[in-house]
Amino acid sequence: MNEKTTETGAGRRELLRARLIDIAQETIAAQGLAGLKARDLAAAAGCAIGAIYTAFDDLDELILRVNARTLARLETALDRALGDAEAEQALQVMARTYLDFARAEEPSWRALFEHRLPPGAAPPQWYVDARNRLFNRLDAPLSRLLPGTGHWAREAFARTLFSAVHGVVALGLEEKIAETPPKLLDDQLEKLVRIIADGLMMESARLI
Amino acid sequence: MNEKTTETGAGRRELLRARLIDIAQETIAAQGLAGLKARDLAAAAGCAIGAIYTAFDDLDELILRVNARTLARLETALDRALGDAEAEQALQVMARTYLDFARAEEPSWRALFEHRLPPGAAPPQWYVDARNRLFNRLDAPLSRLLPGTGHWAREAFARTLFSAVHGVVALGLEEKIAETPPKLLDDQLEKLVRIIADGLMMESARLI
DNA sequence: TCAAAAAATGAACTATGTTCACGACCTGGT
DNA sequence: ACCAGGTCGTGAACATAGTTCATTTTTTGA
Repeated sequence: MNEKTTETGAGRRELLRARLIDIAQETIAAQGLAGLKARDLAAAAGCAIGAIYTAFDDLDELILRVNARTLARLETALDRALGDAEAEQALQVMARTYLDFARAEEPSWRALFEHRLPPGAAPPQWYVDARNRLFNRLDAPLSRLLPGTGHWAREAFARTLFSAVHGVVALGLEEKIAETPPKLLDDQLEKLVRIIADGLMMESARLI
Repeated sequence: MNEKTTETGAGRRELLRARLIDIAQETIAAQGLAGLKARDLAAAAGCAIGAIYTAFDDLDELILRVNARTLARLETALDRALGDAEAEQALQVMARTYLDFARAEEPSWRALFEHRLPPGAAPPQWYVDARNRLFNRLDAPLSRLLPGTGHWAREAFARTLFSAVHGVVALGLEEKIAETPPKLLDDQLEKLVRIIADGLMMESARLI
């Protein structure tokens, strides 16, 4: 009984789904979102084009699955980095980890932001949840830096902070001509976060 | 001599170019980058599909022309806002103007960042220049805020600052589910810039 | 006035996501 | 063991893109 090679039954469909996500993930990691083609995907998975559409509604859903995995890896990287970090260094560590992740997995990371749903389509709940989990990672460190701040305000500012760091990383890695030199980008991000941390301290001091 | 309606000679080609850019600009402003289709464009311009390719190398070139105009409008908005602003408010004014512009011309503004050249292709020099002009707008205000900073450092930080503001605006207007409430986004951007300005003051104070 | 050069034309080509009629296959009941 | 019914996979065909190119039309310059 070689149930390993010739799986049958309800698991068959799930197996195809997993295989397609795996291949799509590799393709996006290697060639970016634009490198993902339905026909190539089918060929690599050894199935017909139409089979993709029995496993997924469309390529968008498949891309969201790949993006969810990328988000999960990013979360893991942030958690690991934050695990062994001083509280006052948490912001620096997070920003730097984000930059490192973007560099290490640039095409996959880019796919998170390049991908657009067709106009009017709402992303599925499971994807929204994955995104929110990422923002929530920033909440704990921020609460140690900003005690006495309400949940609402902290959550909003966590998002703002993430957005600012993301902007610096995104435009810094954009290579429309000459990408920002790595060392310069490192320094600029570190400087920005330091300045923000200083500004936050002043903000707190004013309230005392 | 109705040279107005039936222009002939060397200007004819230039006329078609201008018409196509105008129509593409309107299309992108109304329906975003994804709404720009070669066939619709030709129909609206009253020419054959092939004529587009006698006026431009490809649609990418046309899009870059439209984007250059958007950059120019953004520059104008920044200049006007900075014209009547106190030096110490320059950063706030710029950030707010950028947010207002993005809101007022969201599809056009989005096209600036959504558009991707085919891999390996370098953007033409005239487009690079247009982009750099934008960053240079931030240099003058920054030099008043950070006297004694070298040209290099100021230019680099201007870019970083722009990137941070852009990140907050870009992710704030992203409406993958529920766009950030306008008032909240206003406040968050104002808060971030205030914190950065405070942090910059501390930075300066340390050096004295 | 006309021949050569330039531009415009639009059908055709390529590439891509998606659908669908058909056939193969699995499942459960007998 | 076998069959009926449903599910799944197939790949040709469809829809929609950008782009090309042989042909036709227009413009130019002598």
